[in-house]
Amino acid sequence: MAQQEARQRRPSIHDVASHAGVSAATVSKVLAGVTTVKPENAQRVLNAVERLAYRVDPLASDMRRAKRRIIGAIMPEFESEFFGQMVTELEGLAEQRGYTLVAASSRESEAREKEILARMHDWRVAGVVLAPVRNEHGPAAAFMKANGMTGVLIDRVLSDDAFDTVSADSAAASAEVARMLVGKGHKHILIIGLAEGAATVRARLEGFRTQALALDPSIRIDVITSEVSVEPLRSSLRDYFGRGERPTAVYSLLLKGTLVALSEFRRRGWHCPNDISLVGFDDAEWMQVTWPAIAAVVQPVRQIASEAMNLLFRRVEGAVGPPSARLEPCQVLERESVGSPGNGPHSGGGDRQQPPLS
Amino acid sequence: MAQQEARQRRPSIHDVASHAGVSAATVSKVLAGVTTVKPENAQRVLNAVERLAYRVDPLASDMRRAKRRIIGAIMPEFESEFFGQMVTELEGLAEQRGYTLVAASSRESEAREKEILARMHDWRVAGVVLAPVRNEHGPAAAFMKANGMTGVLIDRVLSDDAFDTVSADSAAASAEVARMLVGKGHKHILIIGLAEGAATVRARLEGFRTQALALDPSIRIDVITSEVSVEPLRSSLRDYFGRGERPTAVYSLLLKGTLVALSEFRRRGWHCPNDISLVGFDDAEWMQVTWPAIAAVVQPVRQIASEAMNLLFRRVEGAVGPPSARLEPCQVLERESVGSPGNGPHSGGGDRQQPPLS
DNA sequence: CAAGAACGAAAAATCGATTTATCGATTAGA
DNA sequence: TCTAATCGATAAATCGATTTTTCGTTCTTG
Repeated sequence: MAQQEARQRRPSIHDVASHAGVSAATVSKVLAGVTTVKPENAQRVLNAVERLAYRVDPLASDMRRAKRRIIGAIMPEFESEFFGQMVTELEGLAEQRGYTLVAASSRESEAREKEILARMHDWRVAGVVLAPVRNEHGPAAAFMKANGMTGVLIDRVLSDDAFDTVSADSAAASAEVARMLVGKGHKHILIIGLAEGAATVRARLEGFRTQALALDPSIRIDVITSEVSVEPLRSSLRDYFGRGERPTAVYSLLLKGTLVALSEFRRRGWHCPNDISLVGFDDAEWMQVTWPAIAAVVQPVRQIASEAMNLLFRRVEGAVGPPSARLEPCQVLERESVGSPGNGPHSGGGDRQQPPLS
Repeated sequence: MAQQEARQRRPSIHDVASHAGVSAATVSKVLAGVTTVKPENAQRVLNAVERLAYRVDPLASDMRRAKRRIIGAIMPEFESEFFGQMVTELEGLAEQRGYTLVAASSRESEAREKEILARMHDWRVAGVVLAPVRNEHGPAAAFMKANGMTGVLIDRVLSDDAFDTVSADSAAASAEVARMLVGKGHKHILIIGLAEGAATVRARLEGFRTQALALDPSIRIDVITSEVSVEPLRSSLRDYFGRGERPTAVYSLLLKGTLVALSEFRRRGWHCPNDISLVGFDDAEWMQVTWPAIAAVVQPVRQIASEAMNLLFRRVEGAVGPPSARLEPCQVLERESVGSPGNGPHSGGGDRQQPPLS
């Protein structure tokens, strides 16, 4: 009976101590690598650890520290490749340093974002990687500030007066997209986006506009945005085309917009790039297998994750000084969805007529 | 100075106790909803909690329980829509019950899977939702068994002698795909898949084969699988078509296979459904905006997640009895990528010729 | 050779809660 | 009126580690 219980209960540090014939404090020191332990005793501890298959309980171990070896990660969603990769990267990086990553999805809600943050504060996490729903001025960042939490803001941020920030260099990437499209002769371009309140989306917009106008002041740039959800954007786009607007290229500032644009093209029977060109911010695996392959801006997920974790741990270890605002360079992939305007007839003839062998 | 420290340090249960003029035990009882506390004292505790903005430290709170209010979730990856949604659902479900979900990615490695599990065991999680890399017979499930952990296996599993399992009804869905394809007159069908060792992939294969042969014994079914990674599958497929094989439809048993098939079609200039039909297991958002839209089997993510959590918490609360093996029904979406064989010419004419307005 | 420094390890305090044992006061019963 | 039962609350033990304090020994050193 007692045997069974003993088999169920995991060995504690005291079990190791008594097996090794030393005190719990000594065991703790050996495991922590403190050198003031006699080699002989250290060996006995190690043997006991081995024999009992003892492992430190991270929960109990964290009890006595102010900063626990837990890192919180808050993403707007888990469903997209971008944030999925981001969590994977962050998890690996935290693990490397002996920390546990607790990831949570704010589901695109600022209210939920703040609740999650409060819960992470309850856990007394050592630090937080926050990808805010909107931008760095939301209630979540305010909460972190008010409670003296250490953290890094990523993705939908530009800079902050309290936290380090890391994001893709949206403006530079958008300028490159502008060079690409203007270079191919486009003179009427539509930009679609969501949540213009997000600083990064605005940066993407301005980065494009500035570069495009610099290259060709006569260029016409239309902008359609929707503040909240995808559906208004969809109907705005439908209306826009419905009243006869015919831009020769569309630049979507985010993935959902790319999907909306594609489905609208479908509805109208338009093909890329003959009828219209398309470039989207954010790449996805499927974009290179569809026909045509969709041109996209690739965000440097690994660099963002790694830089964010570096900055975070620097702060966790007590670094002071003004917050830094990092921008990581993107890569623009020019694929088949981009062509020159008027290259193909606006009606008739499928994309089939181009040699597809790649 | 002391003031500042006090402002930094979060209030503990003792701070609340002294503010309310009662003992810590009483505070604990009030917060736990024990009724043997005088209403007057309960009110004073509640007031103190309010004034100090006190919140229970979940870490300390969990110290004294054998099963902590933490649920572990292990997924093969976070990058796909399926597992992204799964984690989101599981997180919400755990949260509803006052538990914290700690998710980890095994990155399609059984070794890593076991390591993660060992770490979760260190945390003494109350339960684990494991989506194994291969199947229910891997080292991870064995570890759980050996250490008496409670858990539920999902997705790439059929049934187990120790744990409850929940997965999509792959066989039934595949049979429905078979009915669809055979019903449209296909007599030569190629099935592509990965990791045939995974029980579910085999179930998908057999579910399809059985139904297809029952409907038309003369049907020809070719199968191409690759044990490990995607690349061998890609080259096998290339060889297969290269030596002149011309099935009229392809059924991919998993998402990665669908992508491989599409890119191979691209390379050869084939269009769906005129040149070849395509159906894939696993749906994705992009599949309805591409041209053609890709027919797919939709897995019931929410039902799987919810059923898994129900079963898990039943076990956490001590339920005994033989493990159950649940299969949740899928939905088959017939989209444009599926047509009748010979419907369009095998060479010439794009999919453009079909009215796309949907 | 005695006082002090250095060393190694054990004892005890600590982290922040929960739970059990204990205790005093009030009420009930004989 | 005295003992027993009940009620409410406190003190103390507990969870499993870490860290500080204390305490013998041994080694220096004047």
